[in-house]
Amino acid sequence: MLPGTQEQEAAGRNKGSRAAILDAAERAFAELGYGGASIRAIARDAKVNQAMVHYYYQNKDQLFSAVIERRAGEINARRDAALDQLFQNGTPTLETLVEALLRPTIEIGHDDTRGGAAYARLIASFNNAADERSCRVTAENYDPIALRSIDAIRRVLPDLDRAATVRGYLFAISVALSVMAKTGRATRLSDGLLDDFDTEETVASAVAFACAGIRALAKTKVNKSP
Amino acid sequence: MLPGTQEQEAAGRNKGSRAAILDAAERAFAELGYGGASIRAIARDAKVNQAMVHYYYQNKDQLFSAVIERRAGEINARRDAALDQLFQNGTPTLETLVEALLRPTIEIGHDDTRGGAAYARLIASFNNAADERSCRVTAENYDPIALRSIDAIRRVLPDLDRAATVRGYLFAISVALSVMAKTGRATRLSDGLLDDFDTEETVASAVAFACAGIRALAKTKVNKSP
DNA sequence: GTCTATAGTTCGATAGAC
DNA sequence: GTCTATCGAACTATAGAC
Repeated sequence: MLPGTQEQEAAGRNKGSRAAILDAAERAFAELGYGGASIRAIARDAKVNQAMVHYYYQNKDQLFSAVIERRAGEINARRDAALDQLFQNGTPTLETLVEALLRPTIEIGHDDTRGGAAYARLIASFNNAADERSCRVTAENYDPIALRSIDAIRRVLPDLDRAATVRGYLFAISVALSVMAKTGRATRLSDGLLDDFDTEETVASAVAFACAGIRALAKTKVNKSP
Repeated sequence: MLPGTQEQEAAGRNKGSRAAILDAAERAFAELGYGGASIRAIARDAKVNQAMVHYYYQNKDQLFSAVIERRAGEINARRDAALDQLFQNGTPTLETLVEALLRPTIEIGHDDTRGGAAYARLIASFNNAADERSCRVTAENYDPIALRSIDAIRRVLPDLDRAATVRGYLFAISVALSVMAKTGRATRLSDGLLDDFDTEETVASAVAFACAGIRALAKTKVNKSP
């Protein structure tokens, strides 16, 4: 009976260790990449014995998946709730919808009190990665909410065909991810005029940019060449 | 006298080995990340002795830098030439300018005859990375052309203040990078309506999206909150 | 659940012959 | 420039005592 594949242990006695391992792994994967992170260093950082990491998460690959699943669950729950609420009172504007999709993503990345910044760096770097593990994890954790979001955009903008909506959604997400990982580049290139840590400005800019971009795709051919 | 820090050796006899190492390293870093790639495997793939990698590039970090510099030099040369030409005959449209900036990036990623696809995956994944090495390499290789591009956008759209232009440029680049690494996600989410490998469609979509987004930033406050 | 100990690999880097 | 040989360190994962 392996705890990693079962529901949480009854009393929740060692929830601290499990979570501490995930926190440390999140930081390590974000900072060093999958290959650069080591279970030894993660265990040391989490202040648990190295063997405990294998006891809870079996191996490095499953530990990585667990790190992603925890945060993706939270982001997707917030997005789902926002979508449900938005369409209760008729059809929202594109701006309202896109903000509902992007804000949870950006906010988690900017909320360092719960360690979200490390996850932000992590997801921002593996979103565009093409290796097998990154693609698998993205598909498993983010494809369902992506499809639901794409449907929602189509209901708001019926003129957009399905192909253009998918492109628009993927572009919007990549815009949001670019402000999620606070690399300091915006501040550097703007001589301090911009602030990577200003959540409200980054959300407003990303939403404005993405909405205009999505609308523009209606006028462009977005389809396979023959 | 270390060959890695000097100009190419006179006769160019072993240019094959040097380039083969870079090609193999590019593939390895793209596929496995910096930490996951190993010099041993790179040497094997390049069909050279492991010690030769150290002889030419000293260590893993400098090998990584060399991989980026080679491609960045090519992309930036094409972008520079395009910028020079564009402004020779007055002021271009925003669409022309943005296409000149994004097309070299996207095309190199789609041109697999010269191994550009591996570099595409590599740059797409480390662009948003916040670790020290990624930031250093990005700043060294891409900040100069970024500043020049930002100035060019401002000349085309004088209404845009500097902060908004920097945001717009960074968003546009992240849009381009999202279609550079062909992860197959667009095809999957669109049930085959979209094709990650269709260079002309991806360029047209990215340019249309980015131009509309940049223009929209003129109407939004893009500045640090007080 | 927690720990020690260790098997079995693989790694980056260098020394030194040719 | 090219190669062999190797050092020293780090790694994942497991076995087994408590």
